Amino acid sequence: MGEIKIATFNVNSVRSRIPVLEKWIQSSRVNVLCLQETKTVDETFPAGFFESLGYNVVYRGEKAYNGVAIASNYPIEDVHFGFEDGEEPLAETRLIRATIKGINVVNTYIPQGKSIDHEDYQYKLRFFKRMGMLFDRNFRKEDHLIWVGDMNVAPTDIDVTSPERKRDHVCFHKDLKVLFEEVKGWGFIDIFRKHRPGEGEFSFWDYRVKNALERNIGWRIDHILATSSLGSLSIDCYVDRDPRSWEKPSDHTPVVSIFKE
DNA sequence: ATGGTCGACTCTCGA
Repeated sequence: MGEIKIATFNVNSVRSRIPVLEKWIQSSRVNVLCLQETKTVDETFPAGFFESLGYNVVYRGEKAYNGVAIASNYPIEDVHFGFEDGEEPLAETRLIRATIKGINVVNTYIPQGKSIDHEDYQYKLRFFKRMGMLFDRNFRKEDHLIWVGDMNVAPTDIDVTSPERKRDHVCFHKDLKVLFEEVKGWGFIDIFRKHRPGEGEFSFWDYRVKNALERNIGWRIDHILATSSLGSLSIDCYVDRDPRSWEKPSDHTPVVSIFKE
């Protein structure tokens, strides 16, 4: 029985993460790897590195900030960048989608928002609303569709450490969480929670928090969501903490999902 | 547990 492994990983600079990526891609044998915060323009994106490991790769980035990519050892078809909705900014370095083995893969790096009174937070809320419209325009609820990425939202109290202290945080504010649930309500299942309902499961540990990983002070803000037809084929979904114990880790770690083919 | 680090690129910003 064939399986397909799809992962999301905020690498915090793809070029500085090449040693971690090499080790992780070879040990995980991931089939579809969605990256965020590649932090490089396309001219200096290390496409040859992925190709040398037998992966195709599509990407769109900018200098120092943002940037998304999809790598796969299967053909990558029908690639789109940004919202294509005529609204500025088009967010081409935060949103990339493609079709791989008949699965529609949407990879997003959603704005963090800075603070709830900052204009970037309004952009973040607008980003989620535009995601809902993108799904309406391009997909049907019956499609095999997977939406992954760093979404900069921790959906519930068990997705953060000390939720009471985070009520006004841009990744945990009520308005944002309600909106996220609304967009998910288009037809998505949280694949991670389907398989791991318990607390203490995080994908991001702040570099600034001393021994955050050891003390498990983190956030679950990297998500794997799928439509029910694809979601019913999921076998497992988990956070792989290994890359956080390696040299030069990202502040995020891969979230991995496995589906029956 | 966003004072306390890391990455890219300047000498500061974003997360």
